[in-house]
Parts: sequence; structure tokens; C-alpha cells
Amino acid sequence: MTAERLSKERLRLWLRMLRVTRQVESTLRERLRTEHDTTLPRFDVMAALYADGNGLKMNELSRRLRVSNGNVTGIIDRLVEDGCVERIAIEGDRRATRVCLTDAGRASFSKMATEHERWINALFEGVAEEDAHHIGELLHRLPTPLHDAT
Amino acid sequence: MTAERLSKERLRLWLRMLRVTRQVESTLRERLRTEHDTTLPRFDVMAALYADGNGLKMNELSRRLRVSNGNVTGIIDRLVEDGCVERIAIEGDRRATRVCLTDAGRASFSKMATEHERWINALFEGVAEEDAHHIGELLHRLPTPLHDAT
DNA sequence: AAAAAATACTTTAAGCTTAAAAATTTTAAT
DNA sequence: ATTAAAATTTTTAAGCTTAAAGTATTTTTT
Repeated sequence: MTAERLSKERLRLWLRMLRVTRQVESTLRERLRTEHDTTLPRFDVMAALYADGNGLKMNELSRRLRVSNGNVTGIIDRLVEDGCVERIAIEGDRRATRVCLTDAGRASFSKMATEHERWINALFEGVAEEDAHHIGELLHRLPTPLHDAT
Repeated sequence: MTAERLSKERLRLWLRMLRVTRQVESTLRERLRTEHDTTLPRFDVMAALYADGNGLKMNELSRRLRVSNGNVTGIIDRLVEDGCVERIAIEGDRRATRVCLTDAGRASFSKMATEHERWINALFEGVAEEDAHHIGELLHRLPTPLHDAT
């Protein structure tokens, strides 16, 4: 009977995580759209590029963001159109390209990131530091397929 | 300085939640696809209908799942094609329709739900009952736009 | 060197998602 | 009763997402 209850409790936890995550994502999407005329996937890609000064291969972006190759192709296409990133040939391997933020892209992301942190901080206002830390640790310890370097 | 650290800690928490949620969703998608030839959005819609014996209006479905009206329209279209749900006219209001699971849909969902709970239970293996409960409570207490009845 | 396998990326087809606009129908105001 | 406003749903346009197939290039095997 205890296993049964544990299973139900974990299911409830999952449903709540899902609900909170979707709500936060939805809020972020809305604000990125109205205040920065961009989308969450674009923001995520730019964040990955911003964190890594030298740019990333399509490949690495795809793995880091856990989305399909084809998906990254489309997002980068649009970011290039917008002048936020550029594809740079890799000497010695004509299959791959390195994607870098342009100066404009870097400046634009920098502004968004500051606000993004403020938004998150406000949305999670009810979470005290030790709770944030505790939950973070727990999430970090989840079995293999679920976590990864962060 | 403490506010600064708190903000960073909350941001870290958010990023981890996002990562775990995406990973779990990705696993669920994959299994629903390969083992039940369906998708997560279809599953979510069927879950909402299953929980409510009398069917729901498009309207209610949209609000309950927190997705746009137009989105629900498309998913229901496909579920109707598959014979899982049906649209039933509401007498007295020709604008709205009530969506109900068919017998086949109910049977199909019932099977999936059992497995779904098993999958979740396995994915969250590292979370003890008191932790699940604790985190669940915290998530539940988040400020207004973030939570809702569940 | 030629063939096979692996790697990096793009394309395609199908479906999900949203916001905004449109179409219908109902309710409220005048 | 007419008109205006609100409610319910669908349509549309744009973009996100995936799996699978396709293209080009590099590496490994034979």
C-alpha cells in the first residue's frame, strides 16, 4: 500500500511541476513577445551562445538545448535573418558551421537576460533561498536520464 | 547582496525545473508515440475528459489545459478522426459543443493512464515521499498566476 | 584507392502552438 | 424590436517541434 501511495504522490508532484513550468513558460513567452519581439526558443538559443564565447556548432546547440537538429536549423535561420547570429565556416570541415552571436545579438540578449532574471525572481517570490536550494538539489539528484550538467 | 544571491538561486531552480520537466515530457512523448501511437497533447486532452464524466466544452478544455482555443480545435479534430472523442451539440446554445470520450477512447485512455503512472513513478524514483510532498506543497504555494486548483 | 561507415547538417511531412481575425449565436441595452 | 456587446468556436498566418529521409563531407575499412 505504501508503494501505491508513493506512486500517487510522485504523480501529483509531476503534475504540479508541469503546471508551474507551463505557467512560467507562458509568462516568459508573453513578455519576450511583447517587450522584446522575440520568442522563448530564440531566447534559449541566444542564451546558449552567450554563455559560450566562441560560438557553438549546430550539433552542440542541438545537444545542449535537447532539441532536434532540424529544429535548430529553423531557429538559426530566423536569428540570422534578424541579424542576431551568424554562421561561420569551420576550416577543415566543410560539413559543420559555427554559430556566433553578432554584436547586435549579444547586446540584445544582455538586456533580455537582465529582465529575464527579474521576471523569474518575481514569479518565484514565494520560494525562500533554502527551499530553492533544497528543491534544486533534489531535482539535480534525479536518476540518470533526467539530469545533466548545469 | 542577499537579494542578489536569492535571485540567482531562484533562477538556478527555474532552470533545473525546466530541464527536468522537458526531459520527462520528452520521455513521455516518446513512449506515447511508440507504445500507444499517440501524442502528449492528445493524452492531456483525454485525461481532462476522463476526469470529468460528462464531457467538457471546448472552452472549458482550453481553460483547464491552459492552451489556446484554436489549439484545442485542432487536437479535437484529430481525436474525432481517430474515434476517441465526439462532439455533441448542446441544446439551447448552438455556439458551443460538448466534447466526450467515446467508449473506445475511454478504454484506450484507461490503459495509457496506468502505464503513465508507472513511467512517472520510475522517473521520479529518487524522490522520497516526504520530499515529493514537500516540493508539491511549495509549488502549490507559489504566487497567484502560477498555481491553480489541482 | 575504393567502398563503407560515420558525421554534420538540411529538408520534409505531420502535428503542436499562439495571437489575431472572422463567423455564429446569444445576451444585454436602448 | 433593434442594436450593441459578449460569448463560443473556428480559421489563419507564423513559428516551433519531431522523426525520418536526404545531401554533402569526412573518416575508417578493406
